[in-house]
Parts: sequence; structure tokens; C-alpha cells
Amino acid sequence: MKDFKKPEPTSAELEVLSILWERQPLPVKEIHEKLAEKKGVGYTTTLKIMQNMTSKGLLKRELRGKSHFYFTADEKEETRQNLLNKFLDTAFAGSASTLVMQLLGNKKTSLKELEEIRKVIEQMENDRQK
Amino acid sequence: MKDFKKPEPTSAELEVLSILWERQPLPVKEIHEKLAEKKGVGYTTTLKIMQNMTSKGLLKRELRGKSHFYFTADEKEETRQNLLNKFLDTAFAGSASTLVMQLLGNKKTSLKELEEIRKVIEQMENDRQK
DNA sequence: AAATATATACGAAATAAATCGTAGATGCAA
DNA sequence: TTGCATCTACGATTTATTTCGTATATATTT
Repeated sequence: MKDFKKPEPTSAELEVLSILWERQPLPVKEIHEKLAEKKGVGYTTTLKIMQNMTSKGLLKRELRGKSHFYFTADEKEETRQNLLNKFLDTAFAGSASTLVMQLLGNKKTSLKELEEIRKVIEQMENDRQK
Repeated sequence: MKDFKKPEPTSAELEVLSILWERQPLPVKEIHEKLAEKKGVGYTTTLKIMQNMTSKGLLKRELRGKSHFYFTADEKEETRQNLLNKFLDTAFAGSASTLVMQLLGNKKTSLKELEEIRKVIEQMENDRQK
């Protein structure tokens, strides 16, 4: 039940995390249903992944009635920051502006999002100024 | 030597790509030296990874003298876009603005980068307008 | 020419990740 | 109380990834 340094979530594990980031805690059953929408996978596979994640310290759980309800062990923001830092370094040589350019060049980013992002930037610039 | 759909690069493969994105083409020897700076790994390990990547269609190579010089099969931007799209979806539920907020909340993003990013945003907004 | 250095190819071992089958526990319903 | 449904635990298999040893070829040096 641990004693290691917390590992990066694997690809399958990240899918579980992202489901939990929407709503927590959840029983295996519900996680599995959402996971199965995407890829047809057996119930015990989902269960095993969540048990593994619990051993690794990525998830915690609590017994409610006869089933376990799982929740993330770390804050969403903290985990995302770690993932993002690593991604930034390996895929974009650490350049945030290059990443943003690539992100916004994507047709899928709506004008509405652009607007939102611009506000964030202005906010940041003000905060840093003083 | 292929016939598959091009797979996502694995973690070790992405490290190779990021080295090549800096300068191309390069012989195994140089890739290996840069790789070995980070993690102590044998020469044949690096070689094998690059041979695998070539089979998968991620790299191409050309014989120069007695050694092979490797280069990426796809455009840096295209590969990055694919990686970014997937990352955005799995780690940030597809929300570009959430990702940018997280990115800029990071202390490591300098004011200079913020400025640069703001310009990019304005540029994008103008382009979309008309 | 023999020894040394530099490369590649190939295959296999070691490790990690993902998947699932089967068994056992518990509760509920007939 | 028997049988069905729901969950969990455990172990095994499969597949993917990473790593490296050994063999071989070709130059280069002595």
C-alpha cells in the first residue's frame, strides 16, 4: 500500500482521473460505465486499474454500504500542473508561448475561448505588474 | 517497414523527437549523447528506439558515409498538434482556456512570455474577426 | 595484416501496462 | 435457504515498452 514516490499516471489512469475530476467520489460501477462508453473494456479491468491507482497513492477510497467510492488523492490543479510541466518540457521544449500559439492555431479553439483566454492574460499581466 | 496507422510516440520516442526538432538530421551517436545526458542508457538502446521509430514511420533516415542520419517523418507542428489535442482532451477536458490558466498560473512563465502570448492572442482575434 | 574503432542488425530479456477469468463474500429476493 | 445479483480480491495472460548483449561489417590505425 505504497512507500514509493508518487508515479505519473499512465494513459488509462489519466482517463480515470479525468472522470473523477468531473464528479467525486464515484463507485467503480459508474467509472466503468463512463470508461466503457469510450472503449469496450471489462468491468474487472476498470476495477483493477483503480485498485492499482489506490496502491500507487493516486486514489483513495471509502466504503459506503457494500461498495467502494473512489476519489482522487491529490488536487486536480496540482496533478494538472505536474502533467502540464512535463508535457511543456518534452513536447514544446519548455516554451509556453509556442504551446499557446499551437493551441490557438487549432481551428477548434472558438472565438469565445479566445476571448476568455485574453482576459486571463490581462489579469495575469496586471497581477505581475505591481 | 510499416503498413499500420501511425502510432503516438511513446515517452522515450518523444525525447528523441524533441532532440531532432532542435536540429536535423542527426546520426545515432549524437542523439545518444544528448539522451545520455539525461538518463544513463546504452548506445544500442538508443539505436533500437530509433530503428523502431523508423519502422513505425515516425522517423526516416539517409545513409551518409558509413552512418545513418535520422530525421522526423512529419512536421513538428503536425505532431505537436496531435499531442496537444490529445493532452487537452484527457488532462483538461478539452478546455483550452483552463489549460492556459493553469499554464500561466505557473510561476515559471515569465513576464516576457506573457507579453508574447498576449500578442499571439490579439493576432488571433483579429484574424478571426473578418 | 592484425588490432582497434565505429556502425548496424537482430534477438532476447526485463519491465511496465492493460486486460480479463475465476473465486469468494455479502446482501437480497423468491 | 437457496439462488441471483453485486462487488472485491487475486492471479494470470497478453501486449507494449525499454533495455541491452552479441554478432557482423567496414573502416582506420599501427
